[in-house]
Amino acid sequence: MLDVNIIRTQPETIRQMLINRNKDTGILDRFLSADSEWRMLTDENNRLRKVRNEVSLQISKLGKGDEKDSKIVEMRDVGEKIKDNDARIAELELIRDDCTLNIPNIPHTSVPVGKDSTENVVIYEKGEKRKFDFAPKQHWEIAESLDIIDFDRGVKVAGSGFYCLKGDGARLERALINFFLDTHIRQGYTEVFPPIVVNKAALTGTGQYPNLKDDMYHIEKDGLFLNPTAEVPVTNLVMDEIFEIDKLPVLYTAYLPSFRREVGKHADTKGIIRVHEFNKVEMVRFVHPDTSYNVLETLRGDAEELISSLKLPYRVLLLCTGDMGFSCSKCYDIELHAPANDVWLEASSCSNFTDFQARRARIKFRPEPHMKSEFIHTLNGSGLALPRTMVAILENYQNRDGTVAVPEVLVKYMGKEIIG
RNA sequence: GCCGAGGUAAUCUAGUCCGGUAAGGUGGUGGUCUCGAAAACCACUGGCGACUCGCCUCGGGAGUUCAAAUCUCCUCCUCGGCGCCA
Repeated sequence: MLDVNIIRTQPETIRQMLINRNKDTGILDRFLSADSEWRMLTDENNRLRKVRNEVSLQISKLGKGDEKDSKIVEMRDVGEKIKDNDARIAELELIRDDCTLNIPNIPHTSVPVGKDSTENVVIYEKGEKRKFDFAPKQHWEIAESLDIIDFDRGVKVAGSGFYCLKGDGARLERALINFFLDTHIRQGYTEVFPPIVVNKAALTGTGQYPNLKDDMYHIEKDGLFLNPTAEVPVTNLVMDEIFEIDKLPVLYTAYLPSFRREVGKHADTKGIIRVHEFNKVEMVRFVHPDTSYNVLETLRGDAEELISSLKLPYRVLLLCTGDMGFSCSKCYDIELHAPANDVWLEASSCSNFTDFQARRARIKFRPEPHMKSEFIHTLNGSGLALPRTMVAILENYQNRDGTVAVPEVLVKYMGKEIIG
């Protein structure tokens, strides 16, 4: 959520921002028109209430008589007018709230303007793409022949888009989660394990609600949603809280399953690249506003360290305005190379949300003791999404004989060097 | 699921029966005093706005009323007891 004062005083900045993000600008005009009428009626009601407060006090001090009766009659009309205005104000507030909740964050000046993912900028590539002296297999072929992923039985218990890890597959998943968490703890994060279901307030706080509501599993009876990304429960742990300056920065990491309905998406991706349920380790940072763009680089480095340790080839993209998430002001995607099809797979997204989420979730800090509190800056990044890391490992570490080498850093977690 | 107790400002609490400007304690800041500190005393210490002024604020919403923290109805949350239960 943006500061409404910015929308009021710099509407053209917001209009250009919406155009850069490839979004309809109608929302801005609806806001401006509802807001100016709201301000006018609110002011009128303030003046009417002042009259009513004063006269009501007089009434309370008057004895029975005509003067009292006539003032009561007079105030009855004032009360009616206030009530009518309030009804209209409530309507306008719905419009205003709908607009402010749906206007995205303002991209940082360093973010390239572009219409969609084709205009993202590759910052750099690291690591050598694997070269094969045999025909590399697809990850699902490897997984099935090694019997480490059971696609059919996953479908049996939950339906299309779900799968079951088995044997060394399940163990590799657990090894990766532990390796990721251990690395982040060393990097200074505190591990948390929050609830896997989240409520509407939490989803609103980080910006998934309302604009992504159809992408989430909804437990209607209890008003809860299955976690779409650990960003939601972890960031909202501190909803409505004020940090003292000496407690900053706060760094959390969490392993948590994530759920996506993926409606309208083609189920043409074989294997585990796009699934309804996947594990992910997430990093979340709460920082002083002056530092957030520098911290974004650090956060991205924290994710890259995992990939470098696994010795996987990857590249870093700076997302353009048209492809960036709703709440971000700046976002890097990190993509792993999957050699079987020579494609890049997004395994991490690292974003600065500035005060956009903090304003929605009311997360503040006090710059100096006893001073007025200000909104904090929030950042998060995946470190990393499990299925795509698994794909990259299976495809990059495969051998001619169908076995898969275990990346060196995972050997102590796996207790073996070869899956075969 | 049933029963009970609660939700008031940064925090703790009073006020609710019986409607009339949200009282007080703690913590905090500033001041007086002091060589300095403590204590004591004084002032300030929720949000918003078009900012000498005003409006809003007692979990949320609706209603009654000239007027609602207070009365009525609905609802959310927390804690406890019972029940069920991995």
